[in-house]
Amino acid sequence: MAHEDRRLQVLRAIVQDYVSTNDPVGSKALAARYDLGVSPATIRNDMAVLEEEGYIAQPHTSAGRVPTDKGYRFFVDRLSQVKPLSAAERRAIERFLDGALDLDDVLSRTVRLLAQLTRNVAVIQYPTLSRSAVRHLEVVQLASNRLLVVLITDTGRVEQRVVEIPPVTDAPTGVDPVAELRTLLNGAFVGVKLAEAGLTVADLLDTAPQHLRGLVAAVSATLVETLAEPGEDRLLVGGTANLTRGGALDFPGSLRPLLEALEEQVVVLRLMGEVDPGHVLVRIGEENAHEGFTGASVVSVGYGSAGGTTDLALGGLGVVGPTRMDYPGTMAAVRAVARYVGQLLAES
Amino acid sequence: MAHEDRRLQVLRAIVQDYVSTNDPVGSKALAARYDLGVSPATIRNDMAVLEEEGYIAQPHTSAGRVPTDKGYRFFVDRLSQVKPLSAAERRAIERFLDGALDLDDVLSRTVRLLAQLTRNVAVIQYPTLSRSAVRHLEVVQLASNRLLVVLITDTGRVEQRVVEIPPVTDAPTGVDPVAELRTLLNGAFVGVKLAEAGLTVADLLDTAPQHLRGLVAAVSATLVETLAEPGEDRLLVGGTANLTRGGALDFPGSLRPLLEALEEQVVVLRLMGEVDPGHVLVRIGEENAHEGFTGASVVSVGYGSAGGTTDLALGGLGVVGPTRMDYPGTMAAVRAVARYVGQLLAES
DNA sequence: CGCTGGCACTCGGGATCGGTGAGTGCCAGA
DNA sequence: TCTGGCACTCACCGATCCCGAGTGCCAGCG
Repeated sequence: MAHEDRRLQVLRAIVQDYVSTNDPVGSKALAARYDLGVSPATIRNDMAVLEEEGYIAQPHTSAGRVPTDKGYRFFVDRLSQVKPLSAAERRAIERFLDGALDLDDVLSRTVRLLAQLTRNVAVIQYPTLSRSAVRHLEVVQLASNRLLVVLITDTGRVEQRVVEIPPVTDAPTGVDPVAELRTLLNGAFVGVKLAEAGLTVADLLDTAPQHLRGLVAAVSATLVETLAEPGEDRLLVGGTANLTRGGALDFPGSLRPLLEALEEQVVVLRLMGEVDPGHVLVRIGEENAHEGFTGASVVSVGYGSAGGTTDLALGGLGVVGPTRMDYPGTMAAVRAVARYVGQLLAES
Repeated sequence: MAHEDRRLQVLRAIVQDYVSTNDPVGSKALAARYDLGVSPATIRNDMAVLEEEGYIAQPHTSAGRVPTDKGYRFFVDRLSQVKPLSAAERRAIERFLDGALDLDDVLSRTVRLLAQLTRNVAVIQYPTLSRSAVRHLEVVQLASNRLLVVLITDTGRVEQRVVEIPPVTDAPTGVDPVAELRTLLNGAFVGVKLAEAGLTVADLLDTAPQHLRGLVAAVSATLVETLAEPGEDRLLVGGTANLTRGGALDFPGSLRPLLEALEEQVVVLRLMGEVDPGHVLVRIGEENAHEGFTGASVVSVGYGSAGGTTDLALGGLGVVGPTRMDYPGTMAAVRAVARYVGQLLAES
């Protein structure tokens, strides 16, 4: 019915106005700025209903209305239309990301780019090891009983570990067991998804020449450990200075808990949640269920399947900002950047 | 003379009191808390002289005195005695840093540790490439015209680059030119300080077998480029949440410029200045000569020469905080952590 | 000669207090 | 069902006042 419909127009207008002005918005201002075709009095009635239903609230009696988390949620789900990126923005993305040298570089540029585009804090997760494949395994002998093992994935991520090895006793003379090991490992692992590395390890332990089994066992053990490490999901954060935009207005308590959470990688990883490529996830205020994230929203998406198919993501990236944020714009930026990063990683 | 001497006691007391209470300190409070053996009236006279000389200032007429940058400088240079770390702190350092897996891990733990010990922002620079030596060079063929070159230094730093190579035409049949290249490069470079890599490159270009020269040239060029990159000095920052301690009291303007500077790696690198191992450098307020660092001090030191000799540092680490900071404690923490990190990197 | 207690003075910060105006809810009429 | 009108409510702002910490100066004392 037309009645209900207008009420939603009003809600949308409130969100838009509040996001852009950061002032509680009153009925008169709404009537003046948004062509709703009715008088302030009518709008007041609608607002009363919206407040009743929990979509907006008054900071105090004689002030205008402010969207609640529920209001933003409704706006994001039902009222916002996708806002395409401007040509300038598209160009910025390309200019910023092209010419990156290696993975670290790609990720740190991405984070800076996203922070700049959205004027908020940006966050990106390193490509998950277990969903990457082995590009190369390198073995360097540090001492008679210590090897340095370097794992390079197809996404360009590099991990290194020092491995204690048992002495090699029964090696055929004249060959370097480390060189043998290197060849063996690369033969077995290159191209293998790390999630399936367990199988390969088992295979290898059976088929490896007797005198190398000790080495293979030691190296494999470290490899599997590395994959299992809970902290292996590293994170890059940028644009924290943007938290101070709008003075202390946006984050009422203080920036403290937010800054702390951003340094506590685990927290952020949990907040980004299960990210799918192509599907932008928005968590608003209390939905984040983390003290200190009251007043903050997280917009995240997975990157890494160039096709935008339903593959699992290599990792997530996203933006953290005040609930009072430009959702359509942020979502568009996040989506576009993720797509571009996915391409970059796929082709490198 | 005893006169002059007491005045310095007063200055010291003012600094200590102000650092611990964050309130401008008055003559009465000083007399009560510090056993100076004279009455408030006398202290007032001394304070008048100190103010005259520019060591302290009054925020406004009817308030106590606050140290100026010059006052802090004098305190650091002449009045503070070294404060040894507590046993608990020593233990914390060991507990925190032992068990680090690789270089990234060492650095990120260090930064967290230092932030926690000093309750301020901590900063650490990756070991400078040019002062490291080559531990291993790895070459992987990605495509017929593209190689992945991985450089591993003795400090555990790993850099990778993709190199476009010319086609190899006149290779002897039956051998893999990439394997040859790998052996050649490692033979030539392992153990060489990267600062001297230029010489080795020149040598190699002369002595390498004809059919490999194209490859060697391409790889060497990339190597030299990597070293020359101005941005190669990466930086890790932690503990930014500590900036919000003491509300907005410490950093009058806002956190904004500071947070921005901390993300702008170049700025911080410049602020840390030329770091020597074993010699803690303190820059106070305006001495940093960077807008936004008014009210901030930087305490930095080089790490990486285990012996504490006059060798060049591998990199710098330090702390950024309000000028109103516990200098003796911070300097002790910075020095101790740097020494420990130096050891860790040397033995790995 | 340097230290001390006393004293008048200054001035920032907090508390108090109307006035103002934006914004609301309600109601009667079109 | 919308609209204009009207009484009411408060947050905010500025003015005013008071209080007390802190100062500078001075005369006296050991």
